[in-house]
Amino acid sequence: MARAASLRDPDRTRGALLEAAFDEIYEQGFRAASLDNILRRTGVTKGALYHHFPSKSALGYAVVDEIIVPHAGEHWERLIDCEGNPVDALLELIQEEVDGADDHRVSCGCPFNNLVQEMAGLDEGFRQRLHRIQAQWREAIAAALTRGQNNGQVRKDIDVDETAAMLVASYEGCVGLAKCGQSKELFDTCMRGVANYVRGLRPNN
Amino acid sequence: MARAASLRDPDRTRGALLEAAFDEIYEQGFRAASLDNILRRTGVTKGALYHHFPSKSALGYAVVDEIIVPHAGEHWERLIDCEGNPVDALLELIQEEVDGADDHRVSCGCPFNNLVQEMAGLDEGFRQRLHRIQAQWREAIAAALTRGQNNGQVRKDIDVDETAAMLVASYEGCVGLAKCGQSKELFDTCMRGVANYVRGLRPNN
DNA sequence: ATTAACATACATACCGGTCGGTATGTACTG
DNA sequence: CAGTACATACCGACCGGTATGTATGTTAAT
Repeated sequence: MARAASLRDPDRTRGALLEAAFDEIYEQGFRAASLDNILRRTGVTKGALYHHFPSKSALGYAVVDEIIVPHAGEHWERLIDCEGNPVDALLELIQEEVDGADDHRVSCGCPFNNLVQEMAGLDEGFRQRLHRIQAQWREAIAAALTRGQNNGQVRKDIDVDETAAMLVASYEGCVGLAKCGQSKELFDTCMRGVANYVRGLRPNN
Repeated sequence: MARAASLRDPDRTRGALLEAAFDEIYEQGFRAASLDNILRRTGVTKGALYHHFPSKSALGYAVVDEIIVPHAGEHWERLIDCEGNPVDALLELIQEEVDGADDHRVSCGCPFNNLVQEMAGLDEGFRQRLHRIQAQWREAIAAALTRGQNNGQVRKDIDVDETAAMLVASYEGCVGLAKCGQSKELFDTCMRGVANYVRGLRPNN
């Protein structure tokens, strides 16, 4: 039961730390993220932080587990639940990403992908968590495509796993291009390319 | 004129610093790259380093200008010079990347893309240099595709800029997926997806 | 003999993490 | 109900280590 804020509210403190840590990591990367900055953002002290998390790594892992994973899950769960044409569902998802991308997003990129690029080669704890997210994305897309193939909504000559991997890669790549160009327009152009690729998954055509 | 090593060989010293800096930055990222490590790798002293480069940033910029740019240029220059079918040229380029990818590459990713992800949102000096590389890639591909359209080797209903952006994004994304999964197999699968996308650029079909 | 090319020692700042201590809430007990 | 005992939550100074960058001395080449 979530109580209102009292002088002592450990859940709230912990939650505030997670959110501030997410922001700091998003903007600075994990290794450059400063615990002092996170404390400054929250008004929490170092003692409190180390009461809730045994180390900086543990804080980072918790950010992945409790913020990034649930957020990523929202997307692929919708893709799984969707009962309509998976091509349409993918196009909708793409359109939402385009519409939802603001300057901050263009400048900072994808929180998930940022962590992958920075930490996957260096830290197994991060790598395994992030790999799981990525795999679930691919599996959700592949499953949707397979369903589409069985329903005659998707070309039967494509390899669904290959296509799913390609789609995830393209999306992350688009975010990267946009970050490099600091350009929403470039992001839109690139995402139009992805959308056309998705449209090409329809049969006959 | 490259002289043999004498006791004093500033060009050689400078070159060694650049190469070691590239390796260190490739493996650790720019901000986590340690000057002391670079000095250890080369046997050069701090005074010598700061004789050749006024700051860590300047060293990083020089790595981009003098190592990454020329290396990137090799690829797109070949794409421009190529007089055959641009689709075939792209497929060749893709195959070479697949063949040339070893464990170290899978683990560390693409040096260019790593820098983009880390620095593009934080440092204009890096961002502009990297954006220039990326733009030249896209321009080279777009030009090749336009030529292909005029020669009837490429579908006329595609937007070449959009497709070029999509291709660069997909490639960088593939490297990212592979890094996240620490899996050459995933890289190959993903790149097969890119190759099939490229094959889809051929007319009629 | 100048000056470029180094070497060495140091300055300064920030990092993650620790530690002794305090304040607050809770549960048991007489 | 009062009082004690304990656990949880939190505080903030401090530590060792490492980072970039600097100041100054020394050596080799033209």
